[in-house]
Amino acid sequence: MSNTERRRRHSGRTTLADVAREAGVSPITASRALRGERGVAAELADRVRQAAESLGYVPDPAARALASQRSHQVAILVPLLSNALFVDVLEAVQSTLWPHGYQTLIGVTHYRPDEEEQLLRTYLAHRPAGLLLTGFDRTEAARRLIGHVPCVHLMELARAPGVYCAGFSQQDAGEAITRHLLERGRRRIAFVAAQLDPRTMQRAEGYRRTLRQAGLYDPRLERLSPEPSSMRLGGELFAELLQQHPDCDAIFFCNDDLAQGGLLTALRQGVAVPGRVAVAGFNDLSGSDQMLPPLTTVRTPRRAMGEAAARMLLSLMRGETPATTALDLGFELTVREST
Amino acid sequence: MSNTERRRRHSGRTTLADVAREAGVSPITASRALRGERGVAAELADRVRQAAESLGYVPDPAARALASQRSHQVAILVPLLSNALFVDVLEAVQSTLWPHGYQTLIGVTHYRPDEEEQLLRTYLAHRPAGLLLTGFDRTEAARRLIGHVPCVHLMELARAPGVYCAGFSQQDAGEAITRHLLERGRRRIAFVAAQLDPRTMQRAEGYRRTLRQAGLYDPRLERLSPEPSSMRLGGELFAELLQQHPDCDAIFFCNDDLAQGGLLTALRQGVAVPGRVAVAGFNDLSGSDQMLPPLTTVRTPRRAMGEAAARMLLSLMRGETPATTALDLGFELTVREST
DNA sequence: CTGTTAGCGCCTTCAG
DNA sequence: CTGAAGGCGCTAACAG
Repeated sequence: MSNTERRRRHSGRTTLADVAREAGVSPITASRALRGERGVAAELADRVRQAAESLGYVPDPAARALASQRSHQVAILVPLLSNALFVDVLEAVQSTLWPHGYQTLIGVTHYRPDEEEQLLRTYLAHRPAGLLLTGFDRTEAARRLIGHVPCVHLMELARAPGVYCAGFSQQDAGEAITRHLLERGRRRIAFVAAQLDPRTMQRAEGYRRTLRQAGLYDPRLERLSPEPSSMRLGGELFAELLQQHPDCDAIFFCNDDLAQGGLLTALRQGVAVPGRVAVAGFNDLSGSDQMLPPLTTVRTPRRAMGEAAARMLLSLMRGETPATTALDLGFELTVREST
Repeated sequence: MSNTERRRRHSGRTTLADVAREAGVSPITASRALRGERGVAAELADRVRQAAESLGYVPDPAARALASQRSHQVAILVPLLSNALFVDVLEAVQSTLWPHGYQTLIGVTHYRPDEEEQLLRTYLAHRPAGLLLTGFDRTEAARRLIGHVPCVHLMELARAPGVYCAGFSQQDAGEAITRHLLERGRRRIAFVAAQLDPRTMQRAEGYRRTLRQAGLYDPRLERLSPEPSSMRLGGELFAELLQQHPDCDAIFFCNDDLAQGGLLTALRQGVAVPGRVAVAGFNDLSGSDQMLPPLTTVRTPRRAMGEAAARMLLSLMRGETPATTALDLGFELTVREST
């Protein structure tokens, strides 16, 4: 038994070398052909592709990542999967990236910068081709970790140069809905929020700014709970608020699930909506159009953000410089009967 | 410039060799120490761990996967992320696997066997250490692809030997809720379903079996829609059913979102629940306890399934043989006021 | 445009 | 219990 024989560890998998042999070219030519690198004679490329096909060749991502120092994985970090918002963004991202041969590594941060940093550390070890992150608030360490990996931020708009993002102005959206309530003649407008993540607080800023301008801002009409958002919580805060402030005539909930809970509690307690109190939500989640009454809300461009961010990332990963660094996808006030 | 100099492609990353040098041992000893392989002197192992720590060493998963033919990734395929059910399962899986150093590759099949097969093909190229799949219905090709990769199936119970699964009997659950409606004195019990995936159809079987036994089965009281499940659809099917079968006195919806839509339509149309018609759902999703009236449903062991499946997979990946191949996590009838 | 050579970082195999 | 040698499969660098 020769020494080389003894040491073979071949895994049985079809390798590029097999394809190259079959096609009668060198491995590197096969590699170039299969990656679509230009500079391979069309005829050879065809032969290689056919050989690969007939042998059922599947490139080894690990070998590829090791040799080239880059993988075809894109890491995407979202706060939660229990908010339909992020699920829609994810779906759009995946269906945009998949046809280009990129897989996604989904990480859930639970709105915690330390978890995000940990995930980033782990995922960056895989040398992802790109990163998709939610928002801008993160640890300094996380920011350093990102380094020069192509990266697009979701859900917000930033002004910083060289920072790519696809989102919309949370503050403007908060302002739009507050303004709508004012236009409906409401004067004692409350704001109810949970989770209190940065985007929620930006909506709060839009709310405050608008009411201050109108001379109607009253901090006692804010209910900010750090708990996770839920229908139950929305119902509780609704009841509490109306009890403590019977003159409250409108409530802007920072998310539709809270608002839905509020509407159901209104039904349960016989509070007329919008007669006694108008109710507005945010995100236009599933079911909001089914409520009694149907919920006025802000339709956020979830799929558009996911797709735009993915496209931006694709061009960054190709080494191009996208025309815009901050893509504003806008939002749409969706007025229904609850206001 | 020497030949070796010229050819260096070093990535700048801290490697095992750096750690070994720092600790004054050979790379392989460092490797063994860091992987916790037994047979390394405690003192050396300590020195290695310290060196790794101080250098901020992070193992390269690609190199590791290439050399060892296995990664630390677990691929998990679920039908959808827009059903909270799967999100909860996922969360439980991730938090169980993470402490053991496994990352998850999440794939979404959209209930399509062909998409599942494609995802499997792609993810298996990454040599995942294990697989978590939803249910048992898949293409023959997919089954072959799985080969001998450690694999646990979620959501159902199988009888086949060597097939590992963590779930509960969908059919029994369908039976339990139907029986409950019978016990409440209902006789014209309808079944409303969407999506029509295998698990839904198993619940349908439980419903049919129970009603046949009671001599009350009437196929005209079944509404099976292939559309995706949603509150809107639930509302539509509710209205349609009551119009065509005014004598219908109970409805079993195959998922809570449909049932919630049904309840809201009942409110809108002034149909008394449970007076005129009792309504039951499935899965105990968020908000079902907030409905008017609160929804009777089946609480399914989502987190328990995720955790149990992950634990089972961990032992399979360690090369052990789990005591049970089919883990029945049960379910719980949650009776509220809608019945 | 194609091929040769060698190395990415780690781990398996064999030897001591 | 530790180490030396070399390969996993692919692609970068360089040469023709």
